[in-house]
Amino acid sequence: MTVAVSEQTRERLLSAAREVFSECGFQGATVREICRRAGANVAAVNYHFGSKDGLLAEALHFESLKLLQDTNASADACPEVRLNLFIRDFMHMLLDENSTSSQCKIMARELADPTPALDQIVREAIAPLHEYLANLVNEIVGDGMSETELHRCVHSITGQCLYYHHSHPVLQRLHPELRYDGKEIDAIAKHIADFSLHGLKFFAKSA
Amino acid sequence: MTVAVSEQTRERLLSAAREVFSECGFQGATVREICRRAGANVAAVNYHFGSKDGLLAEALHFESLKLLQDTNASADACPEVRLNLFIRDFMHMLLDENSTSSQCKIMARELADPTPALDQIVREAIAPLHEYLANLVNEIVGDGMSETELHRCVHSITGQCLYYHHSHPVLQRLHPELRYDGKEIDAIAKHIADFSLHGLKFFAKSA
Amino acid sequence: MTVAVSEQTRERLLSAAREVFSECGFQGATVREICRRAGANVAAVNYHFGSKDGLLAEALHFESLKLLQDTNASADACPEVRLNLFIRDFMHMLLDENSTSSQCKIMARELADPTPALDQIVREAIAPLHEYLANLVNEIVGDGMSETELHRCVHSITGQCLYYHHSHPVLQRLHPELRYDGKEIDAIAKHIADFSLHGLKFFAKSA
Amino acid sequence: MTVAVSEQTRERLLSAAREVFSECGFQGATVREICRRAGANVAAVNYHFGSKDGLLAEALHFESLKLLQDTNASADACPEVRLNLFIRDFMHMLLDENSTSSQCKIMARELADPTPALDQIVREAIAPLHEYLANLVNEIVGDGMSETELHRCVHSITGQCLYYHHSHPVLQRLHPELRYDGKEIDAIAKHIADFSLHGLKFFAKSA
DNA sequence: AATGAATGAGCCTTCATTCAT
DNA sequence: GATGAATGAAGGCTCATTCAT
Repeated sequence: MTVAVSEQTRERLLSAAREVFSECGFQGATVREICRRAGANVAAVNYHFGSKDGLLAEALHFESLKLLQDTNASADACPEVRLNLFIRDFMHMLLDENSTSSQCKIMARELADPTPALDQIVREAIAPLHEYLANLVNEIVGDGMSETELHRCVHSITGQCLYYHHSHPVLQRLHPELRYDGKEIDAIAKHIADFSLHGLKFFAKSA
Repeated sequence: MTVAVSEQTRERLLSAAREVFSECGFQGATVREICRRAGANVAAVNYHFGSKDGLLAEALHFESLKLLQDTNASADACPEVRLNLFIRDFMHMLLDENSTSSQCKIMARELADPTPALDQIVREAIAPLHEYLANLVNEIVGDGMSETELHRCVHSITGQCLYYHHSHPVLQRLHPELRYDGKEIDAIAKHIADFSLHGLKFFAKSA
Repeated sequence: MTVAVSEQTRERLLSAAREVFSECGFQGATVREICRRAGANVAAVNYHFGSKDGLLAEALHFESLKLLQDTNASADACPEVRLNLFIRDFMHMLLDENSTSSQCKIMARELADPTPALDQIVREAIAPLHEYLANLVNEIVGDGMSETELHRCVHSITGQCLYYHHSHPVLQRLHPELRYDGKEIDAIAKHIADFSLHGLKFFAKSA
Repeated sequence: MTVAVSEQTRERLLSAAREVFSECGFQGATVREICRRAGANVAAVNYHFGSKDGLLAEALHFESLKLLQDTNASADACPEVRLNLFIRDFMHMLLDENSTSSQCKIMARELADPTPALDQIVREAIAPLHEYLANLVNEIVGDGMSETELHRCVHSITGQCLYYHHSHPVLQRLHPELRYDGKEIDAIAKHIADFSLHGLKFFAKSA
């Protein structure tokens, strides 16, 4: 199964774009840097994607959220365990610097610094994630919850997770000893899961 | 009490800067736009603040965190109530569009997109806030908690709060009916407080 | 022998830069004026040379000092004759307005108003020139001279030559009838050579 | 004899201007820096002198060349001695960093980097100096010299002297051990005088 | 199909100058 | 009379984009 040379350049550009976008944000990223990393010409972005915006739209387009595939693997476990697993996977993708997948990082970036492609990414990536979590919370808490409260619970979980990612520069200054190695990430994930599961109990009781 | 002419321009510039910085981020904000809104010349920023960086530093410089003054007023209440009050005040400053003080908004911006002024803002604004919360959590949970766990609990609370601010554009798309009016903000604050107080119980129990 | 398109623009920019730099000095020269004369866009300088400084460095970079090649041609003549020839060639490059090479002019500019590129130009252009003259003087005077005196003699010669170039505006006002045509330049060169050869005699005698 | 406050400011401005102009050249000097050193308001220059050009014109206006007053004191010595003295005084004013008088320095600056005030400075400062030297040379050489040759001899002397001033940055790189202390300046002056007096002999003989 | 060269709008900043007091 | 505040033109530079090949 041969792949056209142009197809290879496209893929290298997309990969480089995801990298740079997740590092620098959309505004901070430059077409030149992306092309440099992709080993392509400066004009390549506009040639292949029409514009920087076009490249972003394409770079944000994920066939399916790898995160959900992973966690769906454990679909038969109880919801509490699945929440634990989800948070652990999410945090690893978010914080592990060696993580090859920049899907979650670029998604988190988009949250904090929206781009023209926000509609798309909400639709394709964030909404499914939110929905997955909402189902999980529903299973844990029981059906007696209002839609609004359900959403807020999901936000409470998501907010905790993203905080470690997007406030990393702040946390580094606040706690200079902090390092995001595998063990630390696991511990953080465990904390968030514990904190959240007990937080959810309040809503379960009140239902 | 007369105010020097230059003082007026300075203030207009600072106000416009906080507005634009919180809307567009530091990189996205342009000196021209800030001066336009302040009704001043392009050179005014450099005259009064030396540079765009200097303006940011000044714009981020808060005499004292108004937020903490407010909540300190209720120093004699029990810690649970004080956490409720703190979160409510924090969320109002963060979300209320009519809030004259954009302190928290620009601070949240800074979290997501660090600038050279980050050291200053962490020192002057975020660290005191974190410390205040840490003390509160400590009172609620009891002393049996490790420093690390204490910090993580604070992060869980802060993360939930900030999420509603910095992910506003996403939440709007996710839940188009969402409006941040006074009642909604109160409800969100209440949710975060309830969720967090129950989350904290896990750590109290384990202590 | 075809030349790349970009090579042409580069050369036009370098040529224009040498022109403007030698007319206005480094500070006085503007990138816009250089680009205007080169028929190029304002951004061309930064594209081809990275910065105004980079353009200067390139403009000052001489493959080899043409001046020394010329005078080396007469290597078998006696040192007095070679000094005459050197000064004549030097003065022509310095003063002849029709000289296509502005190497010496821009070099003389750099003397009077140093830029970050001064180190380079001293190394590449001035030091070899100084050394060439020092050898010549040594041959003329004999070996009995101290290094310091040798240098001073070279400076006496160089100083006389450069004076006519860099003080041209002054000399024009002092002697309005002065014109730097070929004959006048020859006469000046002859004067400097005569003056210097007799000046050197003092040091030969004292050796 | 009381002096108006405004007169004092004027003088401080002129003094600061001479300092800065001689250090940075006309283009490189900024009105702000001059006013800062003079302890005056930014607007003071324009208030007192109309413009930066006006300040320059005034700053270059010397009641009389102090240099010539000094050397005229020895009017009864033989011309060779007077040339020695003149060169020594000139070099000290040109090179001694502690010299309070910036007359010669600013004059040398003007040679290398002409300003709109060049006409004036040539008329008031350079022409008298040139004439003084021409008379001296005439006395030394005898009357048989053409005007043109006479001028060239003066240029040979002046050129040697100025070289050490305006090429200082180059000489420092060429001979890193070079320092312009009192002894060195005396030695340089002696060299130039010796070199020149012997150079002049050629023209005396040919007359 | 793909690239190196070139573009022009826009950025922050500096500066001599002017204005209102 | 003298100043701090304010101005606008111009500077070097960056960037996404387009053009000619």
